[in-house]
Amino acid sequence: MNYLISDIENGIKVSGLRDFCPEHIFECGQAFRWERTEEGSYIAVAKDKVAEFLMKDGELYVFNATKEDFEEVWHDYFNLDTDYQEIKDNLKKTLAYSKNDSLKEAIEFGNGLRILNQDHFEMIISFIISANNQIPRIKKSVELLSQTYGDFIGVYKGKKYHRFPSPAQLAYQDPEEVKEITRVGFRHTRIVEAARSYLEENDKFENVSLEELKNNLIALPGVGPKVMDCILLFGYGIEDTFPVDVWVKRLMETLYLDQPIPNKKILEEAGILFGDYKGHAQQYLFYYARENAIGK
DNA sequence: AAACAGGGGTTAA
DNA sequence: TTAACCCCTGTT
Repeated sequence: MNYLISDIENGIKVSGLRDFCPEHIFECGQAFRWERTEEGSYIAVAKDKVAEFLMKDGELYVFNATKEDFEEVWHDYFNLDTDYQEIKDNLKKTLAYSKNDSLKEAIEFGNGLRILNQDHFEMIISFIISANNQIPRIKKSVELLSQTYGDFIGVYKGKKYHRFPSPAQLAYQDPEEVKEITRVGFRHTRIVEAARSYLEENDKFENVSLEELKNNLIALPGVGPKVMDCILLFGYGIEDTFPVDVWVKRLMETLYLDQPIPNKKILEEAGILFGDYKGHAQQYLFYYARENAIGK
């Protein structure tokens, strides 16, 4: 995507962005290291950077960031080389799109939503924490984990920020201590063991075929089908995957199948309905269904 | 004020 | 297939 960066006080202004809405990007359930401010901007952490994002009059204001930060970190984080016009055009050709207006409405509702390109290890640990859990609590645990074990980044607006812990920073912690500090509950041994596996058997998780990656991810403690699909979609950029949580199950039953269906069958149906871009369809629909309490 | 219900994937039985 | 895992929030 072509855009123009100009300097402003304490940051930059990015002009010419298309399909970019911070609210939809952060609130849609794919990321945990962000907070909404009173002004409706979003402060987010990625790698060793903290920045504040505000969309105003079609331009993106990024505070606490330089042009170099944007080009080196945020461009990739937001997947700015991905053309969402093309993705939306492809979704319009699907069976689901012609079946009823739900996908059309979901895309309009979530317009400007982008699937992020987040760190592999951070996604593995974050989505293990997400199991049987809720977003505010997941965010709290991820924050405590970072504060306690991650490298200090700096202070922004009076708050201290830390990187997400590295595999080595997590792998040899006492699980009981992790539990006490981070409020992850019964997931404490899972995250420490997963960190150790990722560290000691790193070649199982990087530069391997998709088939092998899936086998190795699902073998990690705390990683089942849903968590694996989230890691693949939000970390590894696999668009052809379809995480089924309670909301997706409900919306599939309510909007497309008209009856209760086991999860395994939902995956088959999703392939038929949404084709190769099912990850994007899932994200638009999940956000739309959750914000509008569809199926509840 | 204290008790209780609701929410939510994976795992071991 | 089903119960247990844990913590936070909101309601009674």
